[in-house]
Amino acid sequence: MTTPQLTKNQSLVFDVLEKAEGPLSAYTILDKLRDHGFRAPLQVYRALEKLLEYGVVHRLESINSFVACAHPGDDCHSHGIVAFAICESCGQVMEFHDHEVDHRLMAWVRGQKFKPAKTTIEIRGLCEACAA
Amino acid sequence: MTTPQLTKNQSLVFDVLEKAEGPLSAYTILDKLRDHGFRAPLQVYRALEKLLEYGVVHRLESINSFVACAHPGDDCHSHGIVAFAICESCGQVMEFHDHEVDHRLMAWVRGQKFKPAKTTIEIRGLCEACAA
DNA sequence: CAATTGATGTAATAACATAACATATTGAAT
DNA sequence: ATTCAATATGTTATGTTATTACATCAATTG
Repeated sequence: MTTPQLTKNQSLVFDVLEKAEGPLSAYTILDKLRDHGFRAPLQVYRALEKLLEYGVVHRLESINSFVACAHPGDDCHSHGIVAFAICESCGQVMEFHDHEVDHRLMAWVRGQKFKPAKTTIEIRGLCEACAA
Repeated sequence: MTTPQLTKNQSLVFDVLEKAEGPLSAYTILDKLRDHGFRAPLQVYRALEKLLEYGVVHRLESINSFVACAHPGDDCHSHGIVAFAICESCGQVMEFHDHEVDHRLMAWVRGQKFKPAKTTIEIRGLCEACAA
């Protein structure tokens, strides 16, 4: 999918995520956008919904947060499954794509006649700096 | 880890999960246990915390729910990473263990000098029956 | 210009999770 | 058996995350 022109709210939310050091919760985004006229969670959630659809933002299910995709200009949907390593201390997130992992997971679900829609791989732990 | 004798509340919560067709939210469990004296969410969350620790229950991060481990009598912690296929229509959950997937994910994080603590792999989609 | 579509604004509420504090139970050491 | 510590439990309140419902606005198009 090619990313269409972002609307005002979508741009505001995306900019906040891009400038952030790590993932942010929807309510943290809301707070950062109060000066720009945001008043309600839905303004954030609606923008996020589109940004997720366009593949420029990821949702981290295990920490209820959102992060800008690490591949600027790229369409993340074309990379297959994305795995995330999330530092529980500093919040830093690393992205990873591995075709063999994709392949094995998809081979398994195919064997089960299961139709996959969305796959989440999230590894929580400590990054190099925080583990030291 | 060997599973110790469960306490009263832990047993009640575990029994509810075992008898359930699929994953349940903490509040659904609470409702099912009101007749047994449960009044507050914390009673459920505290029992779940222990059951997760013992490896007899899994938390499904992407749907904020909990499910009894599919390997009765077994200690799930010894199987390495568990992958789940979750049917978004009927709620049915399948468990899967694959050493190659583990290995590749762990090789990657090791290369990043990242210290993994807990890994989540969840595939949402439609099971065979629901996809038909 | 009406009609449709997509975006936005606002209030209320639902759903998920934890903090703080009190009490009770259990089990080991004396 | 009694004391002590550790664990489990009960209760209230609150914090956090997400959605429903409804109204309005703006751009596009027939």
